[in-house]
Amino acid sequence: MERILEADDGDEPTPRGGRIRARNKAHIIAAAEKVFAERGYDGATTAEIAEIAGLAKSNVHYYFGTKEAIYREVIAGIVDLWLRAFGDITANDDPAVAIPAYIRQKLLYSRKRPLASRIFATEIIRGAPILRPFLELELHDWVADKARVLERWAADGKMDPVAPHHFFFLIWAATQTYADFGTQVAAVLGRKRLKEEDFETAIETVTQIVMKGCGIRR
Amino acid sequence: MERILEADDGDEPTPRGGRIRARNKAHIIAAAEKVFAERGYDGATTAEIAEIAGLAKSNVHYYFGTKEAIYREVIAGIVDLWLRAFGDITANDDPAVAIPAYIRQKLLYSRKRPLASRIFATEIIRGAPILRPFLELELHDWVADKARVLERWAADGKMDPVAPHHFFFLIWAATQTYADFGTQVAAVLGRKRLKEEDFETAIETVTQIVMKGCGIRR
DNA sequence: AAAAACCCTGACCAGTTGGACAATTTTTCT
DNA sequence: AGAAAAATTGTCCAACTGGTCAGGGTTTTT
Repeated sequence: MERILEADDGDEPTPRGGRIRARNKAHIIAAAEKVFAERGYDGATTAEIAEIAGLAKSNVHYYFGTKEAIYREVIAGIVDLWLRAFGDITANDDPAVAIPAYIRQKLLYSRKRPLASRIFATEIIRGAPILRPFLELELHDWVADKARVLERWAADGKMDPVAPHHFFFLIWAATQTYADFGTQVAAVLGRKRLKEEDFETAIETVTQIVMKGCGIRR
Repeated sequence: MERILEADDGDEPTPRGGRIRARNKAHIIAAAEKVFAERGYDGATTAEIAEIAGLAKSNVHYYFGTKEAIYREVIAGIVDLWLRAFGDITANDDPAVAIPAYIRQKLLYSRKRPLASRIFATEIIRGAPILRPFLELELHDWVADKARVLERWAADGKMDPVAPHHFFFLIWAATQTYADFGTQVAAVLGRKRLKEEDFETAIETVTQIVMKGCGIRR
């Protein structure tokens, strides 16, 4: 993973230490996440990132050589989160427990980290120039693995047979939409911002439809 | 609708005629759709739009004063399509017919007009600077109306009671994902591009889960 | 045919952006 | 303390971008 996404290590021959370094890099990444999410890759400027991070623009370039390097690190962080944030799903699990848990986690992630979700979305809409390897390797294999789990569950009569890949596409879409399309969801609901209860209703509705729709007895 | 989205008519005091004008504007819009979808609003350049349209950059500015004017017209076209492309849903319809038809139309739209879908998506992720009025007025009312239809169906025992807004969020998300996240879907399926059959499977899966999940007897 | 309306483009420009760099200050290490 | 390493910043710049404009060409109308 790291090998694929991390900016070429050549950038940083000796991993310099330093409290300051860690703190500033973190500020820059946090600021960049905000700016990239709001303005997109091309719309983001290093000047704005610097300003939000509370640093001079030149200082940002001291830590990250290029704008793309910042972007790559933001993306790497998002992928990292993605890979570790969601509990695993195995054939031994009971789908009546594992699937609702997965949906809930995904939706709470949309609530807690909407910026990350949006950056992920725009990256893929752009044609995934940076994320392509991740999609074709890690994610592809992850889904292939889970597909086997779903088939097992279906064979054991624990759920209906469902095209497993598309099952995940539906869950991802239905949960991420609350981050990526938060503006639209809020406007349609007649709210300024989404509330806690909106997410609760979302969790209930998505869970209900998916569970019953796949014949998983709760 | 037009009133809200169309670029201010002041741009074009006398709607000039001309075969050439119509043809060139169409070329520009088509080119712009491609460029905006691939590069986002900020990433798009009028130079690239001109090149793809086969015109000189200055000529593009002759027809559209500003880049934003081009963008607005692209967006207006998308909204227009959105409003007229999908058959209506009324309380008199049978959900067993109307819902699958709606899902199918939405998914075929993702297949036929992925660029439009992606521009719509990035516009909303950006915070919908242009589309906000549409979301808060037309779309809000449209959903409010359909919410009443779903409640009617539920009262008549034709389907389970489901939070109607979230029902639509799920369908929109699950269908648009095949356009917006086409790259991801293809990568996970191990394909280069999505095939006809992928869309067929998607239609089946989404329809199956939604219908059964909402207790609509087919 | 000639005027009027419309179409086209090269040259140009002012503003912005990512990034380089040398000089200086601050922190860390010995 | 003093040297070495790391951090910081103002200044500068080349490349690019959206947009203007004057002049010339083409089509349509009368």
